[in-house]
Amino acid sequence: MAENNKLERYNPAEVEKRWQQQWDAQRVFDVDENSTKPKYYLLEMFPYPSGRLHMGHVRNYSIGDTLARLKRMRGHNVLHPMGWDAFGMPAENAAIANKTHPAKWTYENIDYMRGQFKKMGFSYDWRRELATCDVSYYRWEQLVFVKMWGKGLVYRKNTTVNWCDKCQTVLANEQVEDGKCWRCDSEVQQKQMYGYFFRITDYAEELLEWTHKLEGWPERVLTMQRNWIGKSYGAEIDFPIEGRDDAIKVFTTRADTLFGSTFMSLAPEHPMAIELSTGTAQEQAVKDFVDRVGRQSFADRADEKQKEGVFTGAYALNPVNGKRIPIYAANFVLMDYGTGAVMAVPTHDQRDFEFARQYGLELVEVIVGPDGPIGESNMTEAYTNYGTLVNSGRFDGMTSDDAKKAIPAWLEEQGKGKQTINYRLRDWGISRQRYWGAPIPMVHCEKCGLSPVKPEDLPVALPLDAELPTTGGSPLPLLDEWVNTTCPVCGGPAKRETDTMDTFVESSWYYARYACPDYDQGPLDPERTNYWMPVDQYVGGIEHAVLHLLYSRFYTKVLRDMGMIKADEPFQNLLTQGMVIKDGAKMSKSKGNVVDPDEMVGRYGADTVRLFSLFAAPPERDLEWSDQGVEGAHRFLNRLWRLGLAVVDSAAGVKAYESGELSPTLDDLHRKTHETIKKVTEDAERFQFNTAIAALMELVNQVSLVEQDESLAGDPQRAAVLREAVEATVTMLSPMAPHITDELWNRLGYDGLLLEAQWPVWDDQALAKAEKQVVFQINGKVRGKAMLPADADDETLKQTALGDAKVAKFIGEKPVKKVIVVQGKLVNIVI
RNA sequence: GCGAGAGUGGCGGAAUUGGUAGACGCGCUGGACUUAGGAUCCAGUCCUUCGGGGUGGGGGUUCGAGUCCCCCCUCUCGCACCA
Repeated sequence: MAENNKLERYNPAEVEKRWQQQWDAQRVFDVDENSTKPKYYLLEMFPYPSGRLHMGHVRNYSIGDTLARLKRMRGHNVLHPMGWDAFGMPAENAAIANKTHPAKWTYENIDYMRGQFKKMGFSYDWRRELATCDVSYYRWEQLVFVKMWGKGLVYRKNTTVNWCDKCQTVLANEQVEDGKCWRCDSEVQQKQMYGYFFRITDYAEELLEWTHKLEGWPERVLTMQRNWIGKSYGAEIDFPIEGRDDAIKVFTTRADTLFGSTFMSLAPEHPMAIELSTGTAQEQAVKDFVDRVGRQSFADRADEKQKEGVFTGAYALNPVNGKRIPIYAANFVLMDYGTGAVMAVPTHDQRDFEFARQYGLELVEVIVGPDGPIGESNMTEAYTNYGTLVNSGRFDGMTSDDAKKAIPAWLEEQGKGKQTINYRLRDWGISRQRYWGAPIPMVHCEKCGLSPVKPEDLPVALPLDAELPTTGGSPLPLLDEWVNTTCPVCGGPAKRETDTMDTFVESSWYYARYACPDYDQGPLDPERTNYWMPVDQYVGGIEHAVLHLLYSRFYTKVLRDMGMIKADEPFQNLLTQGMVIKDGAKMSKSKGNVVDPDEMVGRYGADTVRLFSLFAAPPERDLEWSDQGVEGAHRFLNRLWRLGLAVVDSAAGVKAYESGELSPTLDDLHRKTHETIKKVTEDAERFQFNTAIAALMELVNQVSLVEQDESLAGDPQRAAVLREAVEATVTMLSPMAPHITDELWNRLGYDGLLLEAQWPVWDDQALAKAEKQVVFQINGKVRGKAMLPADADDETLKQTALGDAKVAKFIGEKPVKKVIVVQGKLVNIVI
């Protein structure tokens, strides 16, 4: 339709601001538990308040917000909260660099980012906002810590830990990636230190079991967690040490090869390595070796392809045949796994084979495959397959499978070993030698030792008047006034623990606290928590597959076992969204390919940015940022705006189409409207926002054609059908682009907000077509098409196909062998 | 090495149970309107010798394969001396 009078231009800045104020004023995002609707808890991983949002955040939260709004429109009582993962290193670094305080820096960032969230139009219940650095939050974490101490779920030990020198702190195993610090990427070293540990290994079995029940999680994440937990079935076997009363315990998954064990290998950190060599000629050699290997970083040691070791001077006795075997310390044995000692079977383990060849150690073949014995001297590599036992005394002739049970059972009768299960998972080291974290509520007393702070004396508030040393360390040990306290047991002088907790502890339970952020009687208000938990849909990055997502699962189970929560698992369904990339690489300052959300929102408005980030790729996949693609999304909204206003104009006072005869063009649009409702509804349920948006674009394209069709000028149903189409479009687009749609909805004559409107329902009758296109194939290739009545029977379809001119041309003189008819779709003629 | 996932136009990506490959968008080409347009609207846009041929390569199942099966190649991610 010609634009005779100037239509008002789409001005996102003005429209978006106005509607954000409306939503705020009407408090439409507030929710409580008093609802008859089914509850739905939608949560996105909360951000670290780094300063400003990046595109990855925008994508994550746009996906989440679309789901939250959609679920609400579809009749759920939706909890959708936001908060801040506010403790952590960057605040300390920034504070030193800017000569400010981490608290000031953090809270200023929070204020700025909250503003950015509001400008995006995200539907958060801001009454529930929390920041983990608030005492009102971490005080409850300290209480849980003290209770965990009471239950033996926390302990302190002196052990080898991962140390990041740049961050000046210890890291958990999960926080070391490829031998490097997960935050700053610098090489991680091994260091002997005291630290607190959460006994996550107590829950290894349950954590593993539930990975088979979390049907709403991506298989990828579950597999990663299973591998991380690393359950393996095997045996623990005691090897007595020659000339001593004690024994060295080994773990093996191949007890069937026990008779072939001709030496033993210890991890360099194994306490026996030094002890056994003391006083022997090997003493100095072992010390040198342990010292040298021990100083190598994780990564360096893993890179070491060369098997290397040193004889300790001592011998062990193979418990099954009394064979005297030398004990070595070896660089490839991990103290972390099993018992730190390995029964070496060079014939059937490749590492042991290489080691044996290097040091001239004995080989005894005890497993024979279908091709018969290889012969020790012929072996060029270890035979690691299962087979039949030989040279194994009473077990000769047994299969590996049977022997793996029979040998440990036999050992157990004699008290020399047993079948066992080993996990790769280690306890979670939560001590951080940092300032900006929740203080660990423990006290050191010279008389009484280590005691937890009494619950009634909590919280142990982090002193905020600290000045950060420029060296990068924690100021806490220097704060005498804070450190000096009294012993909770004897009342005498004592010192506070100066380690703080890993920030992953805070993020391990924030989701539950959102149910009751104001509760002051304990960590969680049982009633509200159990109403909302578990989270129905969690949305976040894959990078937390074994960090946050494993810790949270553990912590939920701990809280459950303390009676604080009923849920077994925190997150029912998990959506892991892909990264935002530009020019083929993840956006980063160093690559110079960063797109700033503020700038984009300033230029195009939040609706455009949201729409593009949903349209450009399905959620789980990486999204390639494209400035031209953003333009495209913006064009679409402009188009919708113009058509919307045109319909507002021409269909004022007209109701959306309900019934009555329609001319063919209008009937097509009416049908398209209902097809689109069906498609968008189904796609959105499956999180396929990209195709949902594509469907809406198609509908808008068709509206545009009808709107311009002058032959319909006098059609009495024109306005009603156009209104129906535009209303459906606006309603269904509103979860993705909430501002422009509320504005158009309002101009279409509705007072309320789309968030509170009814999601459209498609009419199956409207979908029915009188005629359907049927495809004619010959040998599977399309040779013709025709419009036929939708209810035409198979025989009619067949005859029409055979009668088709093009089809006849292709058949020619050849005999028709077979005809396949698919109702209402195609006819395939085989010749 | 082990495990998981993915290979479709110039690009991002569609194709829900095997049934018209390339929806939608970007880009590009042409046109309309216009003083002008990087606004808007319309048309076209996989290749083609016009017979056909096309979803990383090769084989198979089927009336019919992007989709199912087997082999191979490439890429991404995770784990990586786990005894």
